Amino acid sequence: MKEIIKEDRPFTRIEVSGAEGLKRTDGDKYKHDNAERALAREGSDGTLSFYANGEPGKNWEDLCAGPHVPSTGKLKCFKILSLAGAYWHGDQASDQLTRVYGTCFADKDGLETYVKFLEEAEKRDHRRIGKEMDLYHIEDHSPGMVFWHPKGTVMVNALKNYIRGKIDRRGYLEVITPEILNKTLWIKSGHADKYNENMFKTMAGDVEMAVKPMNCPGHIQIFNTGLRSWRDLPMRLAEFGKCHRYEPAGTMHGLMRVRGFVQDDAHIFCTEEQIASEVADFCHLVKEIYHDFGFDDVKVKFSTRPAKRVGSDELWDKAETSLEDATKLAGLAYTLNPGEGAFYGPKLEFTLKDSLGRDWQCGTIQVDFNLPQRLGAEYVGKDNQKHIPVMLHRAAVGSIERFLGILIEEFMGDFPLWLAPVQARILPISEKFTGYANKVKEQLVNADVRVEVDNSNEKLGYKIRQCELQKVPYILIVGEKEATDNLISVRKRKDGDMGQMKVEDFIAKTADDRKVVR
RNA sequence: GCCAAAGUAGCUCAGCUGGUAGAGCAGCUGAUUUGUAAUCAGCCGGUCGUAGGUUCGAUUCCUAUCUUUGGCUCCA
Repeated sequence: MKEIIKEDRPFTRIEVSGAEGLKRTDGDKYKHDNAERALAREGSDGTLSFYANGEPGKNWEDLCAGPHVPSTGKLKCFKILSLAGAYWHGDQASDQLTRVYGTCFADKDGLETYVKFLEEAEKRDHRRIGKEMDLYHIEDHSPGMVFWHPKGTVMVNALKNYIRGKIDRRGYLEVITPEILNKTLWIKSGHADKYNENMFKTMAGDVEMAVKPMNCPGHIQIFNTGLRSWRDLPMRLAEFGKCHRYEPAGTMHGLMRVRGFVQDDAHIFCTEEQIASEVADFCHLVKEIYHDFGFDDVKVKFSTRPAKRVGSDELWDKAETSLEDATKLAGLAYTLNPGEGAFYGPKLEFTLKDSLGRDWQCGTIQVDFNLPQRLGAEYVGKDNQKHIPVMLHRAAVGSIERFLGILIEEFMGDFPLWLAPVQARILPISEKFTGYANKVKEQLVNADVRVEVDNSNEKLGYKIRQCELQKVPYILIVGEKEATDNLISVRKRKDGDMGQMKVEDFIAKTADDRKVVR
């Protein structure tokens, strides 16, 4: 490549008729295929273009729509990034070729900036930070499933409690349902038919069971335990439900794509008239939650009926129409995603953009006229007749695992105080002050501050360095002066020394930032 | 699932063409008793992913398998 760049060869465009172009690509099945695709494409004028890398007929030429830079000399700043297999035109049934990934910039600065960006992304990698901060691990005994360590568990619980705070005041009722259910239920729901290869199976004696991939059938079972009236609707059953899905090997990625995960799930049983307002309310909830974490760039996709589905076309028409009406009520702009809906209903998908500009699909709401019917959900209406409720499946952050992965990368481990696994660490100047340090700790623990004491036989500078590397938000230093006057010296991460204060003052000062439910 | 690469101490990595392994950090012990981003010394630590095979001998070569990484496909 360097030689060709040095020669500064011009790129020359050659335009030929379709027939001649096809002839030129003879002998190369991929080029020939591409030429045929180009001719078949909408807007094709029946000609094909080729570019010669230098002199036509002498140097390398290739089928390409263009445009190109004028000559090879313009391409000085390039870098080969990686090597990977890729399917021909993204089709799994087709051949697989080796693709070389590279990038090219107009100047050296541009390339350097980009390479720095890649390094920055690597520093944020939640798998790396998760290990450094001792949050979780994944091991060979259970690929794609997370072992949450004590510090990670603190974060999981903080996130759950935050979400509880959000949904409690919106009338959701939290439930807990079994993780393993008899296969007969999955046959009735349609999962055994449409979703079979993605479910973990297990036996209870000689009875076939399946580990739940979704929480919906379980919630319908709760709904079905009583005779429901129209007055009970909308009934919003929420669950931090642990689901398992047998994802193909090779698709797993840290916390972002796993086989076992907890959804912030809920199912809203309602009447057709209530769909629009319930969907609209959920849309507000999603935006509010994302906003709390600083994600304000949210995109919405509207996914319609897939090929593999249950239910009649009439029900799908009704479901898609009512979801569309709901987006109007919510004033929601969306892009259409045809054929990508769930097998039981159309859905809205909420995608947020992180600080590196990457998109993450988290929230979803789905309108379902099918499962309640299949699993026999009913309520008595104002007309004293039995009706089948509509079910709205919804999750705001989606999977707790994935959302925490996103947050780890977004904050680079530097979490808001309420989410931080350790909120403060007490550093005694020397072993002489461990007694006082423990006394301070007790006071803080009683005030629900997550705090530890560093009793190691190290100098203060070393201990502070450890705190900074582990992103501990507050450092509380205690020595001679503090022990005598019953004080602590507070150092805030990033901000530095905040001076001495009473423990009670520290508790009061941080109370607001420590509040989980907001 | 597909293509490619990788798997060595808790972590990050080294180990030439086959002769059973090293470093830094972490951990432990001792000295030091420390005032806002690394005090010094010593010690411990590995079935070289797993299972077969070739060989007098395998971390090294071969086969299978599991897992991970980068992509592809998929993600109800």
